Amino acid sequence: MSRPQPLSGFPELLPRQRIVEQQVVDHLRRAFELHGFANLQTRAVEPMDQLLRKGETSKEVYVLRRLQSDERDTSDAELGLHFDLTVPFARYVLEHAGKLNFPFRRYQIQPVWRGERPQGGRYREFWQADIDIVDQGELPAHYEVEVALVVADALRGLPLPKVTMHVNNRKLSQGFYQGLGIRDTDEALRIIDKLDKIGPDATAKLLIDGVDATPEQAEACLKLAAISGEDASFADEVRALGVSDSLLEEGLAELTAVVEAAASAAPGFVVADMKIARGLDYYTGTVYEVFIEGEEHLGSICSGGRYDKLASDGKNTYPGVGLSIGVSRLLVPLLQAGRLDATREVPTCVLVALNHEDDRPAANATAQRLRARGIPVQVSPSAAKFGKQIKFADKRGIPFVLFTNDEGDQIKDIRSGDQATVDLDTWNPPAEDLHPRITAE
RNA sequence: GUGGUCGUAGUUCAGCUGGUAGAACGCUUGGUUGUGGUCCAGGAGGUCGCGGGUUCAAGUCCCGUCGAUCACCCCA
Repeated sequence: MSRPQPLSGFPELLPRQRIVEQQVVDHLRRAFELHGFANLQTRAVEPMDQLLRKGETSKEVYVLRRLQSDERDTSDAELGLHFDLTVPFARYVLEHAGKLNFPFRRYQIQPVWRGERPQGGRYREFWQADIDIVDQGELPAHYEVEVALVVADALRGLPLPKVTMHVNNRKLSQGFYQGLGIRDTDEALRIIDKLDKIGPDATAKLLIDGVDATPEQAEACLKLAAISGEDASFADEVRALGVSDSLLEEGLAELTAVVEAAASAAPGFVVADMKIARGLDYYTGTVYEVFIEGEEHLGSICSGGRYDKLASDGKNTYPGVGLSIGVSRLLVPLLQAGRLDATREVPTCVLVALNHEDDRPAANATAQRLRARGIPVQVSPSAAKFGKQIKFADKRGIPFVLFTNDEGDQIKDIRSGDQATVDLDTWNPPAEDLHPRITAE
């Protein structure tokens, strides 16, 4: 009982890992803003009826309770921590609709909480980076293309393993099932979503038992789910299955648009994949899931879709489309495996060495001269032997140590050992050393 | 919530069929009288997750508990 133990599902990073996370988040933020998304923060808690509407009863919501609350005090009893950023956003849009301009696009990067059993890549507290575009009444389909491209843009340029976005359209699948004569297309979709896990035979059996499909219908559903492709030719394969339905045609057109746009804007990133279904039942059109190549067992590191009825006050509906990047799921496993790291564990670029404790005021002034030009500097903790002061910098990855002696101000690059007299008002570190950088494997 | 595995120094681990704890790395001191990284010599650091039981004796066996981890469920 001496040292506190970690809490499963609540990952905490070391400073050098946090540097990586921070830079990734900065990168995402810049990318979202380049596409015109405004930032938003919503409170951590939502009323339980907001969190649980749409029948999301299976969500493991953390409920808020005051420790000293008395049995009869129910004032906080109806609050829970949000488990994603989409539901709070829908609530926010309804609440502030009068002050927002539509179509409205926003990004949100915040922690969310789910009371599920944690394991690799699954946490009880984790960060999501979420983008959504909502409109009033009708949402043009081109936004379903746009959000995919924004995510492609945001993930590109990060030193990550190859990631691929798998896209489907619920209208396509459900239209197909409907055209086949299957009644409960929602349930059929949920069953198809399990295909990868339980295999085709078990899936067929579930379809026959669960939605009264005939063996032939189940077979057709599996054939559809098997179709995938990086270009519009997937649509021909679907049509070749011989099912005709207007909803199916709508879905085919929309999915084709996404795939074609992505193929030219971000080649190799998007693949049409008819077995993507998404368990969440509020999705109504395009659905997206992004996987890390070779790390598919982690599940999707970014997913979302179009939702037409999530935000509705009865009079007005605000259809939207959005994607959430699971920042923690994306980074924590890679950090723990050492596949991502930072060049140093502190922002400090230069350590000012001390000759004597009495020199501290002068050293502070020296440091301040460099800081004034944007160079992160700290002064040595003590006037220990120079070897120790260099070691202090080395252990933290600080690349430069500044000595002041008879020669003047000298900067030592402790990686190469090179030391040279410099002019403090003009000296600059190489651009790549000014701030810590992310290194991959 | 259900099931499997695991829990020994800061870290990674060893400890055979029970005989009151070890290595490597890290940390620290010195060799190196103010410029580190190599090398050498020393040093510190563990109520073996916690509680109970069996035994002359438990890190080792049994039970419980807590924690971690994997699979299921579900999802970012």
